[in-house]
Amino acid sequence: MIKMKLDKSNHLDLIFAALSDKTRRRILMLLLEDDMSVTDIAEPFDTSLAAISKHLIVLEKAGLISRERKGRISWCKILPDALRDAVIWIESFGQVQPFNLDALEEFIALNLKGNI
Amino acid sequence: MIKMKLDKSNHLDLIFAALSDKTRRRILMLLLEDDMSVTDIAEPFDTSLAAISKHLIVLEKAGLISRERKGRISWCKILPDALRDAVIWIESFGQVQPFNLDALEEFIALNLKGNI
DNA sequence: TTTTAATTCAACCATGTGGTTGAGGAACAA
DNA sequence: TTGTTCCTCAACCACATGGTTGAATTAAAA
Repeated sequence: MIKMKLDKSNHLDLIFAALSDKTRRRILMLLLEDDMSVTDIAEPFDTSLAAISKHLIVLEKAGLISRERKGRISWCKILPDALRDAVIWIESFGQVQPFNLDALEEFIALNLKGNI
Repeated sequence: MIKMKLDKSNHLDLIFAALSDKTRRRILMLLLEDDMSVTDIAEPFDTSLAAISKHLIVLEKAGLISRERKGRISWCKILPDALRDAVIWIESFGQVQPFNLDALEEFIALNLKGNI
């Protein structure tokens, strides 16, 4: 179990820092589909397993995923309220756009091509 | 003028990295009130002017603020769509659950054909 | 038991980051 | 002209980050 979130501000640091890396964003997208083992997560990436393992630790410390060890396998899953604090901060910023179909469509197109 | 945003993914890197620092988040909040000079922005902080100046450069490169030099004074302001890409990413993340990704794609496909 | 597989740890490297101080360059004030 | 103010740049420092490889740990398989 990870010790965290003494301080909200520091938690925001961790969330945004975790999201600032393309590999970690891709990992989160993968985990949207299903819970996965570390090896499976690493499969589509061109980096070492150790590097992916470190990314997962960053994501866990930011409270975005949890890891549960079952036997040899460490199952990773997205936490339900992962982005909650980030969303609250961004909303408090007051610039949140209403639901934007064009942007979303573009996003999904890129995402499906693996560009995000 | 800053050269940027060749690549959306890299832009997200810059935005989230910019937001991952508490000082920079505070600066953004300050700028929500009004456009400000660098010296005025630095006033409430306990760090050097040079450090604040560097933070502003980070925010500018991330496309979150603009700086316009008028005489000696560099006026900083928040860009209107500053957090747009971040919001899109986060919103999509929240909505594109496994079950609803297909539906969303279908919706967009229909929309592209003018059926909605 | 021996081997193989899944994951992490340790040590290392190159680079980035946030901070400092001090030296300027421009623009305004006296 | 001579200061003075606003800001940036350059050099430096300590530390974090993302990557590597190789060893160690743990659990399953043979």
